[in-house]
Amino acid sequence: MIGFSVSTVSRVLNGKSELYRISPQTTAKILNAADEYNYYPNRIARGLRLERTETIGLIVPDIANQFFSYIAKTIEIESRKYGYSIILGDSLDDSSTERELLNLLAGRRVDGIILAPVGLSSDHVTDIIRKGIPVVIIDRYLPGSGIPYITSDNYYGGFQAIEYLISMGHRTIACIQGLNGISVNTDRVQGYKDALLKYGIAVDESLIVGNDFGEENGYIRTRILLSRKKRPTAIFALSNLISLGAMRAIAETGLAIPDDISLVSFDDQTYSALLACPMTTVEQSKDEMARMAVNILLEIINDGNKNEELRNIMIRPRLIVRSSVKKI
Amino acid sequence: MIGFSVSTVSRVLNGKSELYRISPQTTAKILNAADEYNYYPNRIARGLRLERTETIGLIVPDIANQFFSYIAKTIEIESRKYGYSIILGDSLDDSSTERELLNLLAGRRVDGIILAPVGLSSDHVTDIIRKGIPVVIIDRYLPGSGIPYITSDNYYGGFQAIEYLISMGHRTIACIQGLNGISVNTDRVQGYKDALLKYGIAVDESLIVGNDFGEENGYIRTRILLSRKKRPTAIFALSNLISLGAMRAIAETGLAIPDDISLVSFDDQTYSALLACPMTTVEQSKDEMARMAVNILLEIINDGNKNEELRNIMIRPRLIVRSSVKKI
DNA sequence: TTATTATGCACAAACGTTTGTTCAGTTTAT
DNA sequence: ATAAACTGAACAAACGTTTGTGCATAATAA
Repeated sequence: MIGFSVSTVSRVLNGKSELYRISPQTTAKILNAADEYNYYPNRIARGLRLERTETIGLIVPDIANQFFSYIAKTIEIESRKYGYSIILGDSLDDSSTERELLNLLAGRRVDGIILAPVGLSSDHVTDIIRKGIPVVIIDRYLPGSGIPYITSDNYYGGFQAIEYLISMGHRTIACIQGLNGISVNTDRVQGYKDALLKYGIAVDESLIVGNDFGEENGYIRTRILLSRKKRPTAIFALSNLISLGAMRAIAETGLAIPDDISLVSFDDQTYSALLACPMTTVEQSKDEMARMAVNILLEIINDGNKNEELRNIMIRPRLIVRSSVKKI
Repeated sequence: MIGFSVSTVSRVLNGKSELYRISPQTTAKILNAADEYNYYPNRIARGLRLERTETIGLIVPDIANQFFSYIAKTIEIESRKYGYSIILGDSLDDSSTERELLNLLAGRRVDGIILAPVGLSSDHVTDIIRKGIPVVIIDRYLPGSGIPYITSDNYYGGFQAIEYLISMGHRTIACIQGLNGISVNTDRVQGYKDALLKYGIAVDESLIVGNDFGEENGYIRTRILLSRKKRPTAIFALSNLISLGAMRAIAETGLAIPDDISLVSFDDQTYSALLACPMTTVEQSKDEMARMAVNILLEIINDGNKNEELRNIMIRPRLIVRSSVKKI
C-alpha cells in the first residue's frame, strides 16, 4: 500500500494497533491511505483465513409471502448490525429444493442458517448441523430433532380464535388447514379442537379440511365447504394465503363476509384492515421472532449455545378483532 | 481424500477429467468418494482463487413490500439456475444505507449487483462500477448515468390510467406522487399530465401532491385532498403503499370507493382483487423485469456487455380494470 | 533395441487475508 | 560501558481451491 507490510496494515485495520505495538503515526498513515484509496479488505480471503464468513443463510418457503418477507427484512437488518450478511434462498415450498439450498449454503460456508422449514422430516437439517453449521428454525419446529426453534404459540392462537368465534355464537366452525403433520398446523388445529371441547361442542372432523398453506387450497376447500348441505357459519383459515383463497371463493359464490359467513385468519397483514371486510386475525409477532432468531443463532455461532433455555421459544400471538365475524 | 492429489480431485469434480487425461477409473473413484463423504468444495477458497464468487448482490428499498419481495423471489430462482446465490440488502429507503450496502457487497466481492435505487444521485453507484462490479438497475433508472436498467414504461402506465379515468367521465383527478425527481415518479406524472392535455383538460398542479412512496404519504395526502372545497372525483396513487394509505384515509373519512371517490393504483398486488372495492391497477410485469435483470447482469459479468441494445429496457405495464372507478 | 510419443497423475504457485514469531534498533538499568 | 528489556515492524505460514507445468511410466514407432 504505502510501504508497510500487509500484516501491519491488517492489524491496523482490525484495530489491533496497540496490541501489536504499531506506532500511532504508522496507524494514522495507514488509516488515511485506506480511506483515500477507498480500500475495503477482501472478505473472501478473510473468510478463508478466519474460517468465518460473517454470512447467514436464510431459507424461506416463499419470500413473496408477506409473512416471510417481513421476517426476512427484520432478519437482514438485525444481522447487519453485527456485521453479518444474508444469503437468501427460496425453497418454493419444496422439500428437495430446501435440501439443495442447505447444501448450497453449506458449500458457501455460511456461519449459520435460519430456516423456515417446509416439510416434515428433519434429517437433511441435522446433516447440516453435523457438519458444524448451526441452524435455528423459525415459524415451525421439528419435534424430536432437538433443533432450536422460535415459533408462535400456535396452539394458543388457535384456541383464542375459536374461543372468540364461540363467544360470537358460532357452533359450526370449519377449519382450513395448511400442510398436515407439521407443528404449526397441528398446534393450531389442536387449539381449535380444545377450544370447541372446552365449550362442549363436539369436533366434527369433516369440518377440518385442506392440506396446504397456499391460496389455491383456501379457494378449493371453501368452494366445497360452501356447497355443503349444512354450511358452516364460520371459517377459521390457518394462513393468510388460505384466507385470501377463501375470500375469493366466497365472493365468487355471491356471498358476503360476515353476513353470510364469518372468517378468522392466521397472520395479520398490512392489508388485513383494508379488505372488503376488515379481517379478524391472529397476529404473530414477526419482528420478535426474527430478532430472536438472529440473536440465538449468533449466540450459538459464538458461544456454542451453552444457554439451554434459549433453545426453544414460543411467542404468544394476539387476536386482532375487526369485523369479519358476525354475532349470531 | 483417497490417495489422489487435490489437483486431481479438483479437476474431476469440475468435469475436466478428459481435458487433463484423468483415467475413467480414477474419475469414478473420486466421484464415488465425493458422494460418499458428502463432499462439497469450499466455495470461499474457490472464490478467492477464481476471483469470482458466483454471488449476486440484491439491494431493494423494502423487502417487505410485495412489489420487491416478488421481484426478489424471481431473481433468486433465476440466479440459482446459473449457480448464483443472492446476498440480500434492504436499504430502508435510505440513501446512506444504500451506499453502505453497496460497499459491503463490494467487500464481499459479489460478481454483480442488482439495485432498486432509492435516491436521486448515482455517484455511489458509478463508484462501485468503477471498481469493476457490474450493476444493473431495476424499477427505476438514473438518467445520464449510463447504468443499464430494466424498468416499467411508467409514462405509458400513467397515461393509460388517466386515459381510462377520463373515459369514465372524470375531470378532476388528483395524483399522489412518490419521491419527486426519480424517474419512476417523473415518468408516471408526465403520463398523467400528457393524458389530461390530450383530452383538453388543464393540469392543476395543486392536484399533484406528495413526495414519498410509503403508506403514510398516501394517508396524509388523501386526508388533505378530501378536505378540499373542490374535492377531486378520482385519485391516481403512484404506488401500492400510497393506495393503501389512501384507502385508510377514505375509510376513516367515512367515504366509499368508488361511490364517493374513485381510485386507480400503480402496482397490482395479490390482494388487489380482494379489497373492499376490487382495485383497478396498473400492473407491472415483475417477473419479466426480474428475469431480464438477472440475464442482463450475467451477460455483463460474462461478456462485458458488448450488447449495447440490451442495456436499457422498458417493459409496458398493463391496466387491470376492476371496480374502483365509478362512471360519472 | 532405442527413441519418441502418449498417458496419468502430482507439484507448486497463486488468490488476499490473519497471526505467531522473529529480528533489528533503541531505550533503560546496572 | 555493557547487558537487559522494550519498541516497531516485517516475515512466513496457513486457509482450500484452481491450473500451468513437470515427471515418471507405458505404449508406440523406427
